[in-house]
Amino acid sequence: MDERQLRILRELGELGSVTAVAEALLVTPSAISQQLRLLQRAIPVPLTERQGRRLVLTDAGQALAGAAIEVETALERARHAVAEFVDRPDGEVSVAAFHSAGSAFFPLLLRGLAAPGGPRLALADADVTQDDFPPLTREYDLVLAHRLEHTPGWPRTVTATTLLREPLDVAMPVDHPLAVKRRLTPRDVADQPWITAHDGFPVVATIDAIATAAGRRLRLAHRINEFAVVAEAVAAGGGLALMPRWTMRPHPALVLKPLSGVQARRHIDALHRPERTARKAVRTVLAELHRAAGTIRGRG
Amino acid sequence: MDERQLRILRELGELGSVTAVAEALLVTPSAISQQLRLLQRAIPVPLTERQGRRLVLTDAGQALAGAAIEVETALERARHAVAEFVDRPDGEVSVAAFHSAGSAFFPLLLRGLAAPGGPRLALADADVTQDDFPPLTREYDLVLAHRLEHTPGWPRTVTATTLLREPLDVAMPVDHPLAVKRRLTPRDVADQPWITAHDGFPVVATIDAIATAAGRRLRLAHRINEFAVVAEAVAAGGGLALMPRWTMRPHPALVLKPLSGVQARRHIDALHRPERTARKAVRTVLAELHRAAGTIRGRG
DNA sequence: AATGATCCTTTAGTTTCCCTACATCGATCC
DNA sequence: GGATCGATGTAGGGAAACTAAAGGATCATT
Repeated sequence: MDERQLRILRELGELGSVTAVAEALLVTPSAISQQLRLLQRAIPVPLTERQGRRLVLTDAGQALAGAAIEVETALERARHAVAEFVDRPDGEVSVAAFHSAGSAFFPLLLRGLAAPGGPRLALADADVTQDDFPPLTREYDLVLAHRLEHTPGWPRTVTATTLLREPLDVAMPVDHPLAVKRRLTPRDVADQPWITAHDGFPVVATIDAIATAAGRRLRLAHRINEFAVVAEAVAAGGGLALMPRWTMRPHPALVLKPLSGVQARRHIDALHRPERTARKAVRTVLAELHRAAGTIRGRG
Repeated sequence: MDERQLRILRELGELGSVTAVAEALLVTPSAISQQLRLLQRAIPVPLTERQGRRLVLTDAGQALAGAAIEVETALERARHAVAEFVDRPDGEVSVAAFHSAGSAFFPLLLRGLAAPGGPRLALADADVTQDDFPPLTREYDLVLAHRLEHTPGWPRTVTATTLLREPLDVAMPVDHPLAVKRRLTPRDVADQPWITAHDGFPVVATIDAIATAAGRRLRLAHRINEFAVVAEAVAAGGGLALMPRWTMRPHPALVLKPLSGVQARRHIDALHRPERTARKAVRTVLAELHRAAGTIRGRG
């Protein structure tokens, strides 16, 4: 007893003849007849009987045909199950972000998508080296990653859209001698001790660029990833540091000065596997991320 | 997307690896892999993904696997649908009977099966020639038919069980000259005018037997099928008639006298197609018919 | 009563589909 | 870094379902 045989039985009940079923299912009457015989072989009581030259269902056949409707209904529901899953506007969407993006984007996402009926957010922080951002798309629907402008970009396996192109400024205590200048050159800052991230993290490459532009090696005094910690270290006189202009909450004891002559700008990208945007809920969150990026850029 | 593929997807969700599914379904992992690929071909979003060297369901795959459970449930219900139909004790059972059997058996059936939860009766009268009883089993679950003892019996296509072997007596007015005798011989009645059924109806053959035993032709004055009408005709002096001893309500103006020397006995049989007794409700009614036959015999 | 049309079934042959066997590739373990 | 485990691809064989053609039964028509 399989789905096709039940389908045939049901159609026979509704259409009333083998020939009509055959036409409806686009096969020969012979095929219908054979399938009915196979179905009957599995059932100890007659499902069909001759009525003149037509074949009709017995009471037992009608009982089984009724059950066949449930089977077809369930199959139809299964066929639409994926589409429903895909089209749900209120599905759960997981978003991972490195720390500073999280602190800037997460509040805007939470407020922008607080309305009921919208996507339910599952937020997570994930501060990893640049190479480890793409694999995160296995676990999260959307991954906020950063990379420096003019770097190779992301592997083909993930789709990336740029949310923000954010300048990196030089952070220093408000009473630092360089704080009086409006802009800084690589030469201005080459003598200073630096606080930078661990190797493999995106911002490090800019430090190298400054060294190249100034023609000398920089002194890397401290290696701190977390910008909030970096800010405290800078405020305490531990050295200069590159800090994002928009995504960090301004520290009262620090000033940010733009840097000339070096590409000091990072991209904040949303990474995801291509198929993830098949879900409406994911697309909604992605759109909200772009809106949030506009807000962040505008208030900078 | 068919039942087997959905089954495989569901098992993959529960067992967590292609190999485990293959072992559970008693096929090779290659077969599972191929079926999953076929299923995936019909769905625009990934249903599975690699996790290390295992294969697991994506969220979309889990959504579809959930729908697969409904499909399997419906199929299982379908597999039991016929059995449930067959085992229902309260199904409708149709019973057809010739007139005198109906008047004797129907009241006993209705009283014996009045309890709720038992079979629902659909009774019908059907007075047909002997040859037309078997075809009635197409339309009715049980058919009460009659035939004379020592006649060929019913065709192989129907199952027959004898309910009653009922003597046929000679009916006459209470003031008839023959009414003084305890028993009658063929010779006693051969001179009398007779009231008999139309040709083709069972009782007619006994009339022939009487004629043969007496060595002369009988005078068939009237041809009346319905025993109630026959009784009135006999009471009015229209002639003698053969009448069943038990299944007719006694007429106040008639007496019944047994006949010697001739097999004057009819069988009241329950006919049905063999498969009909697969239904519990039909078996219940058949048993009740036998019980009713005992009652009728006992009060005779 | 005969003829033709309709409907179902049977048989034989072909096509399609699914599975096994075997090889390969990638991931994990020691 | 070899060994093992798990999944997948390919080729081939066998089962299952279909088509085509013929035959039998029923019904309508003349």
